[in-house]
Amino acid sequence: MSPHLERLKAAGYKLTKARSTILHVIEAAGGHVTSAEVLEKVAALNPSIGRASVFRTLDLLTRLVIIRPTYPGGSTTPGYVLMPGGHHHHIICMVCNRIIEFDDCGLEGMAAALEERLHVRLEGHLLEFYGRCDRCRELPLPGSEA
Amino acid sequence: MSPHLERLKAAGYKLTKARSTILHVIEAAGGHVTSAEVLEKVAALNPSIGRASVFRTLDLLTRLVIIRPTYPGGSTTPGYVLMPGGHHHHIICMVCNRIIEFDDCGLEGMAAALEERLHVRLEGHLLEFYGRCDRCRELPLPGSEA
DNA sequence: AGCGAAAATGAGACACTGTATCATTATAAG
DNA sequence: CTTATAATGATACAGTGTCTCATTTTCGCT
Repeated sequence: MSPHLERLKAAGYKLTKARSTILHVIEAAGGHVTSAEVLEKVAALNPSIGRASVFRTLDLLTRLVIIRPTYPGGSTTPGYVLMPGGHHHHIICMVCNRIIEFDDCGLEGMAAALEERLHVRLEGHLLEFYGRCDRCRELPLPGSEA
Repeated sequence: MSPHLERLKAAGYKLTKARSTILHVIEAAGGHVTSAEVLEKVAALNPSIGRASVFRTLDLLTRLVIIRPTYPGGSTTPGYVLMPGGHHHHIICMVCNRIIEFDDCGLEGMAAALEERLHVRLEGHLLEFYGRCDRCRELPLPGSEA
């Protein structure tokens, strides 16, 4: 069983067909999906799962910091990223919308310092850099020509 | 004139009534707004500005890394944060959805290292921590009781 | 195993956010 | 002032995400 499903159970939620299917779809996609992709692939795997459950589950996974919504491009449909261990880091190319993931380090120290200074309890973080990837770095920003 | 408007002009975009009104609304709100709030406040200031222009401008400001969409709560309407200097850092309380901003440091070094290692050009970043604020740290996550 | 309380589901109607089109207007350069 | 061109506003539209509620499923307990 996926460790994410175990976290669901540990948090007191029931393990259902819908939830395991949805989580499987996200994991099979490599951790980067849009809600539209999840809807489509879940329907392909099991047409009896309703839309409402998909959105409810995305909400639930977000609250548990198992996934987190992010915006590849402008104000369109959000994407979701898996946050293994509660954190994730990537670069979004603002020209071609490609996502480049990278491993990170130093933020655990920053998190601990913030917890102490601000008296908060932190469970995860998402770090996004915006820029232009190696293939697009010489091109103008999209919209500059518009 | 707001430095953000100057950046628009420097990037080759025209300075229009709609754009300056929308940017003014975001700045007056302290840098944290939802699209619904922008629509409402812009309509109050100048009813002749159409919805389409508001969304178009939010897209444009996002591409220029002047603002950046983020999700305070679950998968509902996105919020937008002003990114002064192209970067922003905050903590989102997952119980009460309060946003706690904090100043940051070390990431410029990480950005420079990534630019060299991955041959990318970075223009901004957003760092979000998820957790529970000082007022909510003893409470369960929302939905745990559901 | 089987029972039962309670959570979770699926169906479908609904509200709303965001998009596309296109004629009209405003910007800014010369 | 003139003119090319970007940007606008209105409207209709598409799609995402929400809500309700009867029905089903999970899972602790015996």
